[in-house]
Amino acid sequence: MADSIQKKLDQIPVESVSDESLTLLVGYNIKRVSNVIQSDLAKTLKPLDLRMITFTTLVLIVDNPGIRQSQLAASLSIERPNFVVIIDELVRRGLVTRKQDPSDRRAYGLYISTAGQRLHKVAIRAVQSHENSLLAHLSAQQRQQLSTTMNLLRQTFMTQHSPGERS
Amino acid sequence: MADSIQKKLDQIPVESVSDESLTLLVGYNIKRVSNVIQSDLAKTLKPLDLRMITFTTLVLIVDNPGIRQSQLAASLSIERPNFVVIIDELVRRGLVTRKQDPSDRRAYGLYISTAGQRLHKVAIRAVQSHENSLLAHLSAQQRQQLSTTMNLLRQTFMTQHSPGERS
DNA sequence: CCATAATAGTTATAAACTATAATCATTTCA
DNA sequence: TGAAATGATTATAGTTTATAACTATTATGG
Repeated sequence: MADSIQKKLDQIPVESVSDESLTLLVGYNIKRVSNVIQSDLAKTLKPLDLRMITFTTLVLIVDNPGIRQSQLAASLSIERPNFVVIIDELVRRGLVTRKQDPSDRRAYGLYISTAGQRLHKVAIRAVQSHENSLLAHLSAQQRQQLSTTMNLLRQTFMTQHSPGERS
Repeated sequence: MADSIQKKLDQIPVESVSDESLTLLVGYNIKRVSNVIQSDLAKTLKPLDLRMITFTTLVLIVDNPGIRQSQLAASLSIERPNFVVIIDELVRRGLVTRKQDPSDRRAYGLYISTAGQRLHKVAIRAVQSHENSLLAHLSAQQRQQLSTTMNLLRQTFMTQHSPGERS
């Protein structure tokens, strides 16, 4: 019986790749799953001319009107310099406005525009329906577990290596 | 009582950013968690002069001696052209050897060297101990669930959007 | 009060990662 | 045998991420 299994394995010369060693690593699995999701999500957002970063930026501006660029950049774990061009784009497209803070003339508060609100609404719906189809193969319990575990991990990590989660 | 809570909230003007909307999105959570893990893993591998991609390449070559570049690239979801320089590096460092396949002179089989085996051993240990400390805050059951769910998602995705999981 | 440090936003730039087209040699197959 | 397909490569461009340095403004401690 173990023989027949070995026989089968031998019949597959190098055709199928054994990646069990990597499958055992949670970090690797999460990365692969994350990549697939991001790629899929990107396709969902593309018709709206949004990327992950512009989408999440819109969401946080809607939920935090008047927020400053640096706060937003920190929340999204993106370097401030790289975030400038993101905001530039959203402002240029009339989705977001920069208003100078009267109490601190260095800073700008970010606000959503009417067009931005419309796009936000559509995008949220698209992403949510995307998530549903993505997790269609999971039971309600599994989804709950996944969500809980991810949030727990994030909480744990955030308190440890707060800034600069990339590199 | 609700008053005192509101009072506290009011004392934090724009200091704390509300990102509940994003926290509700599993895709976003996974991405954030994945980013933290990759960044942390990178730090673990850096002393060995390995990156995630060179580490995973080493592992798969050890587990699949004689594997071809194109198979390996497909397994790791990296474009073949981008993979050439990875293998170049590993060969240059004496960790991996390319042997021409006698049955197909276009192809090379990839093999680990003695130095490669040594590094592989050390790296596997480092990554595993990294994973343990990473998941220290999860119960055994939670770890099991996490692993199971990730594998399930990966299985599901792979059969759907097999190639080109990025973009 | 003023010099110094710190902060918000920005510019410039480089490194790393990812994607695509095209080429060469070789193999497969009608 | 000729055309199509495959393995590896080169060249190249786009995207993302990181870092240093600058301007303007605000905060702080002597």
